[in-house]
Parts: sequence; C-alpha cells; structure tokens
Amino acid sequence: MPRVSDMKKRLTDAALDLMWENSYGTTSVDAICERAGAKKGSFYYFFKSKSELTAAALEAEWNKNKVNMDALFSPTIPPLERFDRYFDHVHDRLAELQRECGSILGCPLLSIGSEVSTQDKVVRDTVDRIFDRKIKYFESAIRDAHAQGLIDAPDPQAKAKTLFACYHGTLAQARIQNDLELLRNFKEIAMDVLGAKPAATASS
Amino acid sequence: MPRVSDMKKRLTDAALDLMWENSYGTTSVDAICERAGAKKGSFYYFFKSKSELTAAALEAEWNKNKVNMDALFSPTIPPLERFDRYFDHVHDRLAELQRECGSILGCPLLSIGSEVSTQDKVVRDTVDRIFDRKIKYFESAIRDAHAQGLIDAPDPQAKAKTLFACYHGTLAQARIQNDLELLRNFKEIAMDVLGAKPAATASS
DNA sequence: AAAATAGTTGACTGATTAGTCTAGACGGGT
DNA sequence: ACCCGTCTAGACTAATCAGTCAACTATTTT
Repeated sequence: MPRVSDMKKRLTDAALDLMWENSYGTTSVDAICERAGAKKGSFYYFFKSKSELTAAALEAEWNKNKVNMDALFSPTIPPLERFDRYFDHVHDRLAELQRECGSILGCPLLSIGSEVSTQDKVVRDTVDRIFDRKIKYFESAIRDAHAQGLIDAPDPQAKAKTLFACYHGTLAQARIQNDLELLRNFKEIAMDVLGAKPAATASS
Repeated sequence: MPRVSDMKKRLTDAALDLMWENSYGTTSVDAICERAGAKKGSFYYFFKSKSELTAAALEAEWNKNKVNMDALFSPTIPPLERFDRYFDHVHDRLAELQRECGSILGCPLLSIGSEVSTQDKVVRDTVDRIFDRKIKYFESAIRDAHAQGLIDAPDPQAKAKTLFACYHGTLAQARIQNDLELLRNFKEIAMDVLGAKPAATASS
C-alpha cells in the first residue's frame, strides 16, 4: 500500500482553525485547501463534502482534547480541583489563541453546532455525541464530590448538565463580547452553581 | 412627503425569521427579499448592507420583546415568579415555532452573535447591547428576591450573569439537540442556581 | 521492472453571492 | 394638474461558491 499522506490531518486542522476563528458558513472549501496546502482534488479525495470534513475535524479535535481531559479529570485528583484545573486550562488556551488571532473564540462545538444544527444532520450529530462524552467528566467529578460530602448533589447528572450549560453559556458570551474576563472567575461561579462550601477545594 | 411603506419592517421580519431558523451565513439577501416580497433595489434603498439589516432586525425584535419583558418582570410580580413566567413564556414560544418549522431555535441573539462576532462589528455590538438590556431584568428580580430573603445573593449583578449564562447555554444546547425537554424544567434549575429554598416561589 | 494502489493536480461547471445602477412608479402637498 | 421626495423594478457585475473529473505522479508489493 503505497504512499502515505498527512493531508487528511492537515485538512481537518485547517478546517477547525478557520471555522473556530470565523464560522462554518464563511469558511470556504477553497480557503481550507489553501491553508492546508492542498488542491481541490485532494480535498474531495478524502472527504465527500464540506459537511463531512467538518464532522471529521470536530472528531479529530475531540481526540486531541480527550488526552487532556483524561488527565485533568483523573480520579486521582480531588473532585472539585478537577474543575479548577479544567477551567484554568481552557482559559489559558483561549488566552493563547487570542494572542494569535485577536479574538476570544469560545467553544467551537457550540459555535459551529449552533450555526449548522438546523441544516446539517451530520455535523449536528457529531457535536451532540461529543457533548455527551464531555459531560461525563463533569458528572463523575460531581458524583465523587457528592460522595465526599463536598457538595450536595443527589442527582449528579442533572447538576452536570446545569454546570455544563452554564459554562458553555459563559464561553459563548465571552466570544460574543470578546472578553476573556468572563472566564477568569469561572471557577468561583462553578463552585457557587455546585453549591460548594467556600474553600471546599482547598480544605478537603 | 409622499408614500409610506412597510417594506422596512417586512425586510427585518423576513431576515430575522430566516436567520433564526437557519443562520446568518446561509441567509442570502435574495432569500430575504423573496420572503419579504421585495426587490433588490428596495433592500438596498433601506439598508446599506446585509450586516446593517441584521443589526436593525435584531433591534426590531428586541423592541417587540421589550413589551413582554416589561410585563413579565413587572415589580408587581413576586420576584422569583417573574423568572417562572419568563421561562414559561420562552418555552411556549419556542414550542410554537417548533410546530411551524420543526426545530427548536434557541436564542437568535446567541446563535447569530456567536456566528458573526469575530467578523462583524456592527452586529456584534448590537447583540452585546441587547444582552446588556436583557440582563437588567434578571438583575433587578434577583435584587428584589434577595431583599425579601427568598435567596441569598449579596451580588445581584454577578448572580444575574451566572443565571443568564446558564439559561443561554441551555437554549443553545436545546437548539443543537433539537430538544425542547431541556427547557421544560429550567424553572427548577434556575431556582437551584439562585439558591432558592424549595417552594420559595409558592410560599412567599 | 511492472503492476497496483494511494494520492495529487488544476481546469472546469453552473449556481449563487453581495452589492450597483438607472429608469420609472407612486402619492401627498401645493 | 403638476411637482418632488419616497420608494420600487429588475437587469447587471464580478467574485465566489461547492463540487466534478480525467489525467497524472509517487510509492510499495510482487
């Protein structure tokens, strides 16, 4: 089996970058090809449509992130501290991207998902699936925190959904207002939403 | 001064409908004109660009909504009940739109704002301004609830921002998953986020 | 070295895009 | 009745869009 190429990865990387910074709609196949150093033919050799490329790009991004998520939400870390570290990590990444492109980009799953959900089933389902996986990290951290008496959360799944919505709402707002400050204190907001006793993170 | 026309309103109505159901990017000026029963010339007589039309459409939508908001958040209503009624109202409206178009549409400000924010300053600033106005309703209801001892919210502005983010996150998720169910119980989630004592709404 | 597989090239199509422009229609004030 | 400002008509441009295709190159297996 001859000839191996990294073009598929270059295309998904380019697509995610452009769509995250701008939007699905304004990111043309031509622009993706240009950034990836590919020609049209290569694009359609690997993907049968822009929509399928997008789904692949989101899955690829998830697979990169999963490694970090597994480390950040490791059961070896005290449960509420997992959130602290995660929110810090996202904050720092968005700050870094801001230096590169001048904007707070928020969560690509939410931006892209919200943009295409009524029109593109392939992308929508992909976003949906990844959200499901992400929320599981929240859920098990909340369950652990509850078991340790750090918070009162008899229904960890419901709490996880609430915190997840709150966080993504904040990320969306940060993107719209181009304001990182909204994310700087999210740790405290999260603890408030979770009903954590003050200093529960540090003391337990 | 001859000839008065309702075309401006018809154009903003058409634009908001199409962009809310689909997206900013996939809503063409041609499509807006067709739905409004206008020709290109009329469009560019009233608006100098698609971007300006969008800003005008969002402002017009806000002005329609403001009347409802003022009623729903009237100081004559017990503060936590204001939220109950508001969330019910939005739920019912989205359910009605779902019957018409088959999708849960979420909040147009968030969808459109998130889509264009990095590229279109005019629309972005408009969304930003309207968010600011909307959040004031939350803030004063929270302040009143705190004053009446229904919740503990020493910083009403911060609490309002948190609840606002949580609600918009949920609306975005409902759009992406096309699931109204997420919004059905939002009243309870809101009371949880606000830290209201159970049945505080009914009993006080 | 030949064959088979994997990937690349770029010109091409036809549809659609935002926006422009000129000519004219409408209707109220005089 | 006529004027003039408000509004409408619709053809037009030039760019861009997603997607197609047949010819081509590079690499590994046999």
